Amino acid sequence: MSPRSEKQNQQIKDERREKILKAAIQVFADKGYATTKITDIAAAAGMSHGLIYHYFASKEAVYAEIVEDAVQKSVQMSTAALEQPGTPWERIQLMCARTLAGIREYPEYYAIIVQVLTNPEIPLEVRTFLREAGNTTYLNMFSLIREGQESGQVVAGNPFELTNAYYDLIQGIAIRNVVARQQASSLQEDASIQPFITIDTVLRLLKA
Amino acid sequence: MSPRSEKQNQQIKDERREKILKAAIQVFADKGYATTKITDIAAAAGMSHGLIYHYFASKEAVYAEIVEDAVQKSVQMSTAALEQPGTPWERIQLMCARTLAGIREYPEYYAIIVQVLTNPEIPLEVRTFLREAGNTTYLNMFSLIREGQESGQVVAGNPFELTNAYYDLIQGIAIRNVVARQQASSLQEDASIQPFITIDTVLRLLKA
DNA sequence: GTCTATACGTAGATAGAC
DNA sequence: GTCTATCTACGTATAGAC
Repeated sequence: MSPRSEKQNQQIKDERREKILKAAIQVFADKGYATTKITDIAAAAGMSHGLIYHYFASKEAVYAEIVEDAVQKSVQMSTAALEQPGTPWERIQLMCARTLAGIREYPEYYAIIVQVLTNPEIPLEVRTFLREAGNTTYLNMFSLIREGQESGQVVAGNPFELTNAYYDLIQGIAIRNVVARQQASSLQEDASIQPFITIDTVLRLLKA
Repeated sequence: MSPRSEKQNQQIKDERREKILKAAIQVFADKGYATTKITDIAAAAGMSHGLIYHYFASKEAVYAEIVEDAVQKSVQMSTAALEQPGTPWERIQLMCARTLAGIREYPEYYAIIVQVLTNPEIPLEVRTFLREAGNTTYLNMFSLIREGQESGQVVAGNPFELTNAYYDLIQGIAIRNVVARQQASSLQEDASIQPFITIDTVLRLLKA
C-alpha cells in the first residue's frame, strides 16, 4: 500500500459515494422513502446492492445525507439574501425570487424536503433535523417582514401570521411543482405547461 | 337463519366497519400509509388483525375508503358554496371560510389527503382517484375567480395562476396545521398557540 | 363472528468468494 | 473494491379452531 494507491482509493471512494447519492436523490424523489428499495438505488447507480453498504451504514444514512445537502443549500441562500444591501422590500423580493428559482431548478431536493415535512414515515432524527434547520430560514424571513413593516413597505398585521402565510404558499408551490413533475413523468407529458406562480402573485400576500 | 338475525348481523357488520375506519383514520394520519401495520389498526380498533380481513379485502381497501370519504366531504362543500346566492366575492369568502374551518375541524382527513397528494408511496389507484376528484373543487374555484374578475372584485391576471396560488396556499396551511399537530402530540404541547392564518390574509391573494 | 397460528413473500443487512 | 449468496426479521394475508 503506497501513499499513491491510498490516495487513489480515497478518490474512488468519493466518486462512488457521489454516484450513489446522485442516484438516490432521483429514486427517493420519485418513489418516496419507504417504497425505495436499496436495490432500486443500486440499479440506478449501476452497482450491486451489497456495495451500497460498503459506503453507507444503512438506507437511512443515505437519506439523511441527502436531506443535509438540501437543507444546507436552502439555508445558505436565505442567509445570503438577508445580508444583501437594499431596502427590506428589495431583499424580500430577492429571497422570494431565489426560492422560486430553486424550486424550479432543483425539484428533486424540494420533493424530498416536502416528503420529510409531511411524511410521518421518515425516521424521526431526519425530521427533527430538518425542522430545526428550517427554523433559521423562517427567522430570516420573519426579520425582513418586521423591518418591512417598520418602513411601511409590508402590510400591517401579526408578523408571525404573515411569515407563516408566506411559507405556506411557498411550500404549496413546491408541492404543486413536484406533483406536476410526477404526473408528467408518468404520462410522458410536459410539466412546464401550467402557469408557474410569479413573484408578484406571491408578494401580494405581503405588500402594503 | 331467520330474517331477523340476518338483519342484526348486517348491523354488527356495519358497526365493525365503522369502528375499523375510525381507528384507521387516526393511525394512518399519525403514521402514514406504509408505516401503518394492519396490527396497528387492529390494536386501535380493539380487535385481532385477522378480523380486519373479514371486513376489508386489504390494507389498501381500508385506505381507499377513507380517502373516498374525505374527498366526498370536500367536493360537497365546494359545490354547495358555488351554488349559494350572492356576489362572486361573497361566495369566494364563503368557500374560503369553510375550507379553513374544515382544516381545523377535520385535521386527520386533511393529513391523509396531503399524504396522498405528496407521497409517491400511496397506491396509484388511490392517487389518481383523488386527483380527479380534486379537479371538481379546483374548477369550482376557478369559475368563481373568473366571475369575480368580470365584476372587478378579483384582481386581474391569469385566472389559472390565481386559482393555483389560492390552492397552493390552502394546501400549505393544511400541512402546517398537520405538522403542528404532530409536533404537539409528540411533545405534549398545545397546537393552538401559533396564529392560524385568517381569511383576510388568504384572500389578499385575490382581492382587486 | 372472532381469534390464534402459520404460510408466504420481501427487503435490509451481512459474509465470504473473487 | 465488488459481487453473489444468504441470513434474518417482519408484515400481509389466509386457514382453521372455537
